[in-house]
Amino acid sequence: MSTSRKNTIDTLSTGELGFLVSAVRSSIWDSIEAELKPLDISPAQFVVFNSIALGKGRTIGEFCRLLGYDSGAMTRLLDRMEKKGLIRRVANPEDRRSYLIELSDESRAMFPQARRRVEAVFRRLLGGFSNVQAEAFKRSLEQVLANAASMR
Amino acid sequence: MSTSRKNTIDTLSTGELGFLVSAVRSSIWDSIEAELKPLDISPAQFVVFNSIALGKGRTIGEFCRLLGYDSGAMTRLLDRMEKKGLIRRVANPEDRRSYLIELSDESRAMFPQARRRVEAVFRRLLGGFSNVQAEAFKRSLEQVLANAASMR
DNA sequence: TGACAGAATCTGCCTAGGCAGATATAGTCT
DNA sequence: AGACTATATCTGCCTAGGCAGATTCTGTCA
Repeated sequence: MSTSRKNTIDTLSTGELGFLVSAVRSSIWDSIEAELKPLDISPAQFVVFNSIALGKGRTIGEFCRLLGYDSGAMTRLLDRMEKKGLIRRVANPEDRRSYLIELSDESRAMFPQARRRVEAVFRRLLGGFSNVQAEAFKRSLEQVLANAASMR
Repeated sequence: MSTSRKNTIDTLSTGELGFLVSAVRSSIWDSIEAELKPLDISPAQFVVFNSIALGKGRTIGEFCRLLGYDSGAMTRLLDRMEKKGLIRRVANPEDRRSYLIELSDESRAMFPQARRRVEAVFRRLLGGFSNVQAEAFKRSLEQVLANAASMR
């Protein structure tokens, strides 16, 4: 007993966890980018696109809060999407300071395809995971998030 | 049996995995940033600092490859560290195109403290993990990476 | 030696996001 | 209504990283 081999928590604590998580994040991002390239949609744009299409948020401020974006960044992200014709800003009758964000007819028609592509990417990224492993993975990620939140 | 509840793989595939991983990455980053603020070192700078101090890489190009950085970005990251006195560029006698990167005496003396702080952050982020859970978590991250690599 | 492909670093340019401040509108309280 | 605070969005400025091209040096091969 009592070998010199470090346990996994020690290993991950040297910075390996940060490295792994960063690498996973950019792998996910790159995979989605490649998959959506034919549709001319960036990963960031898809996240908003998805949110709008699913009715999760209607105004710019809501998307900022839901997606953890700065309001200036969101303004410009939507500018780019609007220029491409993916979305439009519509006056909000309930609050003249804000806009309601709507999909264009074309982008609404395109959404299912984009969505299927993204789901396919995640399924491939989760290849080899049993449902039990996926559940444990999800809980681990949530646990780290909760620990970080409690540090603040 | 056969309820309408989706399994975890389905849930994660809707984009939840990307969201979680991004959130975890920025939580880690923010925690390290806060912890190293008193030492005036950014998370990105620490990653290089750590690499140099542990002898993992000696030239700019090696750090680029090890850390997945663009060479222009690394040049400027090192510029900032050099301006702060953390590192210096020394002529490489074996290859006059490149520099050897060395820690200054002050930063070498400061390294253990920075390192301890970062390790403490990761230990807190992994609070509540058994070693077995940590091992499974690490393997899941590596599995996703491997899956992404095999898609290219 | 001379030509030349390849590598190491740096620089300029571009994109994207964060932050701070500006503007317009809402909501509240008197 | 008037004053005041809060909120929604936008704009300007800054930082940081990616990419492409320039420069300098290395290694190879004729």
